[in-house]
This record gives sequence, structure tokens and C-alpha cells, in this order.
Amino acid sequence: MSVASEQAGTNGEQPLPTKDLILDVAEKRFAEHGFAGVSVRQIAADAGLKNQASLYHHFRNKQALYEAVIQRGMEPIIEVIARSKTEPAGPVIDRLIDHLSEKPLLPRLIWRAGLDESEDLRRIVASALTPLFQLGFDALSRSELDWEEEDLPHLAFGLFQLIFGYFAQFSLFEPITPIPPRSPEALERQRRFLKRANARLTGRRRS
Amino acid sequence: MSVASEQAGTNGEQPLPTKDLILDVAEKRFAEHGFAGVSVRQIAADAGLKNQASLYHHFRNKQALYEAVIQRGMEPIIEVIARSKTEPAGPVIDRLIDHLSEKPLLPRLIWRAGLDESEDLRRIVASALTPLFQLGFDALSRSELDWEEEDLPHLAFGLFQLIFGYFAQFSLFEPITPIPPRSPEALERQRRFLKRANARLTGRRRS
Amino acid sequence: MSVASEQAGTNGEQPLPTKDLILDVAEKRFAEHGFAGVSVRQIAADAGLKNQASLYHHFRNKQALYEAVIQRGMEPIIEVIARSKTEPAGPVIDRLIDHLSEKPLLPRLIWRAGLDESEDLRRIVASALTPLFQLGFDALSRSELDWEEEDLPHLAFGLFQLIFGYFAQFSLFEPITPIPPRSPEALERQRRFLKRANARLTGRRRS
Amino acid sequence: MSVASEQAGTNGEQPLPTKDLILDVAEKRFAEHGFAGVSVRQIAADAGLKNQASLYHHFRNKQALYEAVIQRGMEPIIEVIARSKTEPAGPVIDRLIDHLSEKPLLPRLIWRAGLDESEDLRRIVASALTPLFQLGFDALSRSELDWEEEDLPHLAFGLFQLIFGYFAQFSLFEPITPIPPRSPEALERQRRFLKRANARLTGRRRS
DNA sequence: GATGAATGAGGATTCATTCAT
DNA sequence: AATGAATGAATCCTCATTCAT
Repeated sequence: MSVASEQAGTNGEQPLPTKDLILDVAEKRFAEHGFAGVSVRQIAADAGLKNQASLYHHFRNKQALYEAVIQRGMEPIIEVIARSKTEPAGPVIDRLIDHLSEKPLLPRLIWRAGLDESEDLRRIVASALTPLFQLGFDALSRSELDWEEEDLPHLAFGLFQLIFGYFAQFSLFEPITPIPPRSPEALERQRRFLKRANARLTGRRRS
Repeated sequence: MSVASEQAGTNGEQPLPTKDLILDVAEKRFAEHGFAGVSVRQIAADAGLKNQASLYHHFRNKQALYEAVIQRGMEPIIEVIARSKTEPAGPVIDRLIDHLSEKPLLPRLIWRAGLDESEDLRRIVASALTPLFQLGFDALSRSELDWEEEDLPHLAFGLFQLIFGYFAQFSLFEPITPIPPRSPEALERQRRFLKRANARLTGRRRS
Repeated sequence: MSVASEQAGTNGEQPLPTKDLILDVAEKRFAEHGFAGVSVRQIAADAGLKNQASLYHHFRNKQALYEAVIQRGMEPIIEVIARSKTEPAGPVIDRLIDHLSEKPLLPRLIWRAGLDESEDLRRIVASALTPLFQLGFDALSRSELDWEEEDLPHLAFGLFQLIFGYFAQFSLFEPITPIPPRSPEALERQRRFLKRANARLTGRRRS
Repeated sequence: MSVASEQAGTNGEQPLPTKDLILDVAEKRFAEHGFAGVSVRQIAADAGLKNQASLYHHFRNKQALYEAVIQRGMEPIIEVIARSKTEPAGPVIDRLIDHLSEKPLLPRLIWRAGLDESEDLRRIVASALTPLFQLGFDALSRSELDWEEEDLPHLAFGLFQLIFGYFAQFSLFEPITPIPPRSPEALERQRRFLKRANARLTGRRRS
């Protein structure tokens, strides 16, 4: 069943504008199968369009659609972080986890884009990620760490890997955990783990 | 230029058997562009085959080739870890980094496969990764950590993310580091970072 | 030369819709060479399409096209028989021969499909033929024959073989007849033969 | 399982020479799916050959194999008829039915070949069928029929259709008969039907 | 007699995209 | 804003056949 009809059923509100509908289903597909693994036909069908041509009314081409998906996905993340300029890491991580576990497609999208050799696509993600790293940097710099200056990028990138990696690749986690990695309980554990890991990695060591 | 001719030129040794040649170029392509992003035609051409049909003499189909690539790639990694059963983490990490920086395609292959929704592909990777996690588990269990039992899978998976993530996604790292992430110097920094991170994450805390 | 241009040339009427055009040329090809013996490319070219892809706009795949061809071909035959519910056999045979000699592709199509081991294809033909046999049955049952009840299916099938077989396999007939089996004269003889054969097979015997 | 191993298992006798083995499996495949519907690879595999190339040691090419299959298949039929030069039709029909129901692939092979557009293939069958028709002719001519001279080819061809058609296309017969068309019982009925039909078609009419 | 390897041609089908309506 | 039709290029894969071993 197409997402279009599905959505029409679930809520009585006016249906999403076609463009957003397309973005939604495209986000899902791209996150699952990557840019090359999804066909425009598939997306159009999922969006309830009877014809692929209709999609081109909203997006110049497949790549433009992909870019739009990523752009739209990155925004709230950046916002989450931006809102927590001066906060300590704990609550920020909490909020990030909240967001990522509600929008589980996003980390995979970013992960994939980071792997893509295509200059263009990578650039989009990179530019979207830069502010995120900047915020991380600032936070790390404010706290007096006993890491050397030159280690900070590695540390920031490592934290990024830890936080996003779980959500992006939980399928690899599945075989080694007793409980489903996306269950509320597992998420709670991961949340706790991340906080402790963060504390250990960024914390001041004993004098 | 095809890899075949390239290799024939560079070393005077007898050329690789066709099958290995195909595996080599396939590994490269799959790591770069993912399963869906590579065409059999492309791989065959890279391998110096005049025709795609020849490839099918060695591999039943594209997926079988992909599986073979991953299987072959995972083996040395598992070996690296297996050889260091009772060693402390430091040297193992060192050796892993050595291997990963020499075979930079591998982490990306694994990363990609972990993202794939395709049951089959993911299963392959998962089964290849399980022994790796097992080894990590054993190591973590031997050392008396002040993590709780239930945190151990998350910790093991986190370390995996930290170690492999850098190599898999260094392109995302590029915009935030002053030196190229694959330069020897950057690798040295990452090596040092990982050791310290490992020490902090798995080390005993002060009483 | 493509049928498309051919037709455009011969009559000034508006050209057939593409779909029907495809059906026409496919009917011809399938009848001549069988399902496996015809390529979609060939059919598309014959239909004047510049590309095979266009064909897939009208038919889901090769088999769907084949099914459509058979379905379309069976209809008039069934109609011919249906219209002659209560008539004696003679005129019906006449009309059948008229139709079959005007549409000589059809018997071969049916013949071929009856030979195919492919479950699907055979089912299509079988289901299309059933009403035809039913009509034959009814006719045979009405006349008081001195065949036993259990012989009737064999008799009906035999008549079917006699009538359709000539048109389907006249090429086998060629070496043993002095005149070309599709010449009007030969058709006339076959018509006469069939009527007499029918009379002898279904007729009441002398007391 | 390949026919090769199968046969090795069933009887302790020395296995068929490869060439005959190939002919056997080819006969089966060609009868089922026609010339175009069978691949050399398939036949080679069925014959237990590990490689298609081996087949070319025995037959110049696919068509030569097909011709050999048909030639080999026609021989015993012609023999059956030849042995009964002066006999009445009844026993001959019996013997034909016996042969055809033991070798059910043959009628289908012939039926298919009769449909083939390929000049070469059809010629083979036609030339193999000619003596059969000749025998039929002779028989018909000996008996004083009240058919006209010019009807005789049509009559002979009709009898051919009746006899072979049942075996070639029993799958079309399936939906309209209460018992499986290849069951001994159905064969018995068909045998009886054919004899009666033959009697009626070729018998002298009332004076 | 048999086989592993290779290959050019072609198999069906899907790709992203365009255009007229 | 949407759609039916069309299309060139590409997809994976199989075809029959050959050759050296």
C-alpha cells in the first residue's frame, strides 16, 4: 500500500502536500538502500503517484531529491545542538538520543552519505555536519580536558561515531545483544552508556 | 586503465589468477560505491575481462561475488584478533590500525554492509563480525571493569564504532581536521587517540 | 520493415493504438516461433517502437504480453461457437474454417501453448479452450450418438484435433499433398473432408 | 539430480555411452520446451557433464543435436508401421498407441517440429514423416473406400492428427476429462475410440 | 573424452528522464 | 499538478560456441 493512502487513512487532517510526501518516502528508501539502491519509480509509487513523471514536477532530478532529503533531515539535528550552546554534555546527548530514536532513518542517511564517493553528495553532508562538529568543538574547548589540542578533532569525531553509530548500524549490533537494539530498554542502556562514555572520555582525570 | 594491465606492468611476478583479480577490483568498487552502485560490467572491465560473461564463470552472480569479497576481507581481521587472545588491548588496537590503514577498503565494506537492509548481505557481515565481537567480549570480561554486565555489549559495540568508524568515514572527518585524515601523521594521532580512549573506557577508575 | 510503417503506408486510416499494434506483431511472432523463440526486442522493433522499453509501458513483461495475445485470439473463436448454440455441426465447422483460414496464426498459437510445459501458459490456454469444449460437448450430447458416455470427451478432443490440426500444422501436410495446403482449393477440400469426417464420426449408424 | 547419476543408481548395468545419455536428456528437454526453450547448458547439466564443452565433442552444435534426437525418435515409429505392411488398421493402431504411450516424448517432439518455422528442422521431420504417410496411403488405397482420390491425403493427415494429437497435447485434454489422460484407463479409452473412429472414417458405408 | 576458461552477442527488464497533454 | 507515452542507456545475466589443456 502506498504511503499516500496509508496516511490518508490514519489521520483525518488534510494530507501532506505531495512534495513533503515524496520527501518522506524518499527519506525512508534512501536510508534503507542508499542513493543507488532506490529507483525513482519506487519512490513515486510509494508516494502514491501514478507516474514517475509527476515527481519531476517537484524535484529537478533524483539527485536534487536526495539533497533535499538530507538537507531537511539535518536541520532539526543542528537545531537540537544549537539550542544547547552552553549546556553540559549530558542533557545534549539525551536530547540527541531522543531525536535520533524518534527519527531512526536520519543516522543511516548521514552514515551512507559519509560513505559515498560522490563529491556532491558528500559535500552536502559535510557542510551540514560542520556546524555540528563546531558545537562539539566549542564544548570540548570550554571544558578543560587533559587531551592535547591536536587530539580534539579525533575526540569530537569519535563522540560523533559513538552517538550516531549506534542508531545507524544497530543491525550489526543485533546479533550480540540479548535484547532488540531498538527496544526502549536497549535505548535506555545505550543512553546510559553514552553518558558514562562521554564522562570518561571528556572528564578531567584525577590529579 | 584496467587493473589487470596495471598489475602486469608494475611487478614482473606471474599475474593473479583471474578469480582473485576480480575479487580485488570488486572489493575496491564495492567499498567505494556499495553493492547497488557498482555494475558487473564495471568490475569485469576493471579486471581486464573482455566480457562480463567471463565473470560469471567464477561467481554465480553479483551477490555471490559480493559475499566472496566480504568473506575474504573479514578473514584477516578475525585472524588479527584471534592471534591476540590474551594480550592487553593496546597492541591489539595497534595491529588493527595497522591492518585497517593498509587495507582501507575493508572498513567501508563492513560499514556499508551493516547499513544494507538486504537480509542476506547483512547476515554475511553479521556472521563474520560475531567472532570479532566475541573476542572483544572475552577481553572485556577478563579485565575487571567497573561497567555493569549489561553494559558490556554496548561498550564492545562502541569500541568497534570508534576503531572502524574512523577508517570507514574519514571523508566526513576531512572538513574538521587540519591534516588529511589518511596521512601517516593523522593515522598516528588516531592511533594515540584510540589507545587513550580505550584506556579511559575500559580502565579501572580510581578507587 | 516494421509493421508500423507498413500499416501507415497501406491504409490512410488512423494508425492502431500502440498496444494493439504490439499485440498484432507479437501474435505473428509467437505463432511462428513460440514463446521462447521470440525476443521482446524483435517484437518491439516490428511494432515500430524505437526501444524495447516502450513495450513495457503496455505489458508488464513478456509473459503478460503472451497471455494477452492468446486471450485476444481465443475470444472470436469462442464467440463463433457460442453463436451457434443449437445449430447442426455442418455450418459451425464451416464458420470455424472460415475464421481459421482468415486468422491462420491462431491455431498455431493454441497448438504451441498446448505443448508448453510451463504451467502458467498452459493454464491460460486451457481456460480459454474449456468453453469451446463445453460447446462441443453440448452439441454432441444433444445428438443421439451411438458413442458411450465416457467416449464423448475423446470424441470432442478428436474433433478439435481434426479441425485445428490442419491449420496448425499444414507444413507437415505439405509434402504429401499435390496442392499447397493453404490454397483456396486445398481449403475447400479440407472443408469437405471435415464435414464428411464429422458426419461419419458423429452420425447415427445404420440400424 | 542429473540423469547420469540417476541412471547409474537404478541399474547395475554399464552406463549408457555419454552420447546416448545426451540424446536421452535432450529428447526430454526438447519435447518439453522446444528447440528455443532449451539451453545447451541445461542439457549438458542433465547429462551429468560438468561442462557444456563436453557436449560439443559429440554433436557439432545445438541444431545437430536436435536433428539427431528427432532422427533417433522417428526410427522406431517408422519401423512399427513398416512391419505391418499388409495388416488391417486395427492392430497397427494398437501397436502405435503402445509405442506412443511408452515413449510419450516422441509425439510432442514431432508436433513441435511441425510447428517450427525453421526450414531445416521442419525438413527433417517432414522427411521422417513421409514414409509414415506413405504407409498410410498404401493402406487406405488397398481398402476400397468411398472417399474420392483427392480426399485421401486429407484423410491420412486427419488420422495422423487423431493418433498423435492425443499424446502430444494431452495437457489440453486434461481439463475436460474426468480421469488423467495418461492413466492406463484413459489410454484404453483412447485406444478404443481411435479404433472406432478409424473404422468409421475408413470403413465402407452401407451399400 | 572431458573440462576450465573465455567471449561476443543477445536475453529480459529497469534506469532516469522528457514531452505533450 | 499530474499523467500516459516514449526513449536511450544501462541493468544483470544467459546464450551458443571455441580453445587450450
